[in-house]
Amino acid sequence: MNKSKDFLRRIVEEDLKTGKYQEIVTRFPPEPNGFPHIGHAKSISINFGIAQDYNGHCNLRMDDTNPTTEDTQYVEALKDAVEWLGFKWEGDVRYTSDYFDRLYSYAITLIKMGKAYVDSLSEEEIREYRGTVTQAGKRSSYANRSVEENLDLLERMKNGEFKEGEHILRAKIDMSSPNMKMRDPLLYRIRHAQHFRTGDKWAIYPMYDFAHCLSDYIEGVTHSICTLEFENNREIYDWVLDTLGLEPPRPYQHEFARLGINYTVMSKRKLLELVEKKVVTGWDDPRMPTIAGLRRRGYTPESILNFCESIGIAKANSMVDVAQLEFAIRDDLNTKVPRVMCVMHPLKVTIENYEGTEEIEASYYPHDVPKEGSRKLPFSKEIYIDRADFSEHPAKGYFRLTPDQSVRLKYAYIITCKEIIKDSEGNILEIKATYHPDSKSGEDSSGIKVKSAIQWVEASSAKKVEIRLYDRLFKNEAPEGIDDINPDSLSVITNALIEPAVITNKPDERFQFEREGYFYADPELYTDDTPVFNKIVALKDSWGKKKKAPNKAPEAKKVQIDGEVVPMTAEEQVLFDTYTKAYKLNSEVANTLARDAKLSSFYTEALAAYHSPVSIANIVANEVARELKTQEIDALKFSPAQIATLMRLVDEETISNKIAKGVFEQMLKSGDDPSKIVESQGLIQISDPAEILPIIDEVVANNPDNLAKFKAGNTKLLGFFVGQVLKATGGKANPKVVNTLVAEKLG
RNA sequence: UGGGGUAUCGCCAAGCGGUAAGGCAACGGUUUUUGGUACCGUUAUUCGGGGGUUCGAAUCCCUCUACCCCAUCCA
Repeated sequence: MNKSKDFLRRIVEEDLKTGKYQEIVTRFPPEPNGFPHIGHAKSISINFGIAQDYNGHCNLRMDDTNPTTEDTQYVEALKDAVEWLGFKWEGDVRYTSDYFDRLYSYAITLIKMGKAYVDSLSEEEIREYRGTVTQAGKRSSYANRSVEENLDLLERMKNGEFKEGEHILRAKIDMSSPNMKMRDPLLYRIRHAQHFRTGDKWAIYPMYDFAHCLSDYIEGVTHSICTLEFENNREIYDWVLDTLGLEPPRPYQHEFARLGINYTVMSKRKLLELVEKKVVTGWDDPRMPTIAGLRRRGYTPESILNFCESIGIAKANSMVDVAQLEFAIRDDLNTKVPRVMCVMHPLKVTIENYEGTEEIEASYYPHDVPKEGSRKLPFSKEIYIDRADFSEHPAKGYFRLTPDQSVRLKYAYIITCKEIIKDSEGNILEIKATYHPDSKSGEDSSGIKVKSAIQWVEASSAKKVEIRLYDRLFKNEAPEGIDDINPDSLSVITNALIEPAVITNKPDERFQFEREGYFYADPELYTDDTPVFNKIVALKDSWGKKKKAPNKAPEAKKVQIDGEVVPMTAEEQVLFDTYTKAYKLNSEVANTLARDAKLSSFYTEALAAYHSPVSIANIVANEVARELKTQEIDALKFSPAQIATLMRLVDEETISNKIAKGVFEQMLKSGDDPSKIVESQGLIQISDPAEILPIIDEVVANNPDNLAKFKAGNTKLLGFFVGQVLKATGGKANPKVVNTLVAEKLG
């Protein structure tokens, strides 16, 4: 039961283990400028979930730094969503605007450090000066203003002495940074707007990159978890916190992939468009992927949380299949919800040989749901069944009522069709049937076998209900916008019939309508006089699926075209030639070495200490190359000469290649001499079969299952046995010898 | 185009040099008074492509390709 942890939890565990933090603090930091959707639910589930798992806590913070877009109605929606999902935030709801004073004083500190300045370029100029992704930007001449002038200007900006756009506070970082975000990012802009909390107290508002990291810090957040598009912002996040030299511990940012679900849209802009153009009835339209929509549709908090858990957390952009969400709600409701009978498309059935009335006891739950509860179903000679449950000319495999096939009315009797009443156009109006008195559910002695039991309602007692059937909002898997809307995403059935107990007893708000799906009494529209139910999700329907022709077009495998490789320079070519000709390196290794100045110089030095061109080339082009990717030669703890020594040990077969890699790992950290490591840890390899054989016997004896599999032809398992033997010897056994020995033993 | 990311089954996703987890979907079957549920089984000789290192590579190295993000005084 070793459930694998996601990468965030792994980071958290590591940080706890190393003592980086004593307690984990996360936060869910939405901007209150729209309704939360299921993507927010993922973020909520991650942030609150991690805090919960590691006995920390999670704050709810409104990132309210842009007064022109934000509003208190959204903070209510956000709070509501978190609570509905069942989480409790630590203390009060936080607001970035609570920190405006402190943020302002941090800005002053930055100015005093010479790390921030007031720029007075126009918006267009700022854009121009920023350069492009391929060209460096240039710094504004205002960057030379004195500390005093900057301080004065900022103060006056704050006091509202300037118009919007006249001045702006920027960090002084690097106008030629390859990361566009680092080209003197904007810290504060002038905004003469009413803030929904601070009113007109402020004329300047901090930007995200300045406010977010500091708000995290102020709250003592340890893990600042956000989505992938903020990866480029991480550098500023660190810059602000480091430059200010704040007292540790400080938070670190980690990014995960935002949630995408097919057949819907998730961006605030597109969602807003749906609402504004009245494609949907509002933010809580049951077809919307908003929390409010899902909730109104009938989704439970548990189902959404389960869904979030099931999709995992990773860094690959992905598009989750709606089927996975649908599974989550079915799975949740299956064990919770009463089963009742509702006839969507009523077809009258008159049971000619039945007289009088009776009440039939029926359990709300099937045998496999361990819940108690039942109701009485009225029964008489006039009932309704669903039109789909009768077929005059049935397709093959049809289990329901036909002129030749009897069917059971669930909980009640078996009926047989006697006559079909049609109108002049041939539409079926009514079925005349007979019932089998000795076939009553639970006391059936008729001996009649039927293929299915269908739902029904008694005519005089049934209640008329409105049913709203929802389908996916968009017809495309990856919709662009309103053009892709599914015109049939909503269909309303106004005269469905439901058994009376649902309305009069109200056993629940969510039901399974037998053989149809899960339904929810609409919290806005439902009244006892005009009941309205939303279809949450259909039951799985293997009959409906079977009827549809399978349409599968096999996809052609994509052909991959190789791009062109940059040619070598003259010097590189010379190196390459000596490597391949004089040293007899294979061209791939030679290529790697020749093209990288750091590697070739390292290689040359190592070679001077011990001339074994091929083996040294291999370790330099592989293992050493990995280290040199992230650091310079000078920063390395090991020397070329030590690498040479290491390879001498391998060449002389004192140690195996496998051990060499282990030794190398240690050299990385300690800088110790390889021969010293080998000696002190007794890593000299074991090549004597007499020593190895008993271990092989033991491993084979301990793994009878795998031995059987191997004998059955699973030759991959050879590697398994070799691995086990190596493990048993602490990696010291000579793998080549082990390989041949194991092969002999098993072969 | 410079930088930052990501590629494992139809869709998610584990895996971190030694037997390619799991879930959804799909497909068979058993049980069933829901064509539901539950249960059992099938579904990756292969990890974006190509090379290399290694006894052994999804995992390390090189290289190519595809996709996402960054040039809002949004977050």
